Amino acid sequence: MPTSSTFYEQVYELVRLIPRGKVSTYGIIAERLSVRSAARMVGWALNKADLAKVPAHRVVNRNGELTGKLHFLTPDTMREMLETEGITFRPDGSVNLEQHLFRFIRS
DNA sequence: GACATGACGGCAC
DNA sequence: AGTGCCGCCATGT
Repeated sequence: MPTSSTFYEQVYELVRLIPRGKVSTYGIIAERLSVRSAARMVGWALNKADLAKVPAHRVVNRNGELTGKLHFLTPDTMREMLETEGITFRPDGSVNLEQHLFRFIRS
C-alpha cells in the first residue's frame, strides 16, 4: 500500500462532496487540502482515481475548461456526463462557473 | 539521485 | 489580452 494514501483519499473525499449539477476546480480543492499552489497534485490524484467511485468529471480548471476530458472513455464522455447532470456550457465549450461552481461549506 | 513530466494556478512581461 | 515562466510535489526513468 502507498506510504500515504491520505492525499488521494482527501482529494476523493472532497470531490465526492460535489453535488450533481455543480463543479469545482483543481485549485480550490488543493487549497482546501492546505496544499496551496499544488493543483497539479489534484489532477494527478484524479488520474489515478476509480471513476466509478469518484465523480472526477465534476472537476474542471479555473476557466471552466474540461482539461481532463481525454482521460475518460471518449473525449466527449466528460461533457456528456455533465450535461446529463444539468450543467450548461458556454459557446466555447467551457462551463459557466458563475452559475455552477460549488462552494465547499467550511466548518 | 538528478531530471522530466503532469487532469493546474498565479504572476510577470 | 495573450504568452510564458515558475512553483507545487508524487512518479517514472
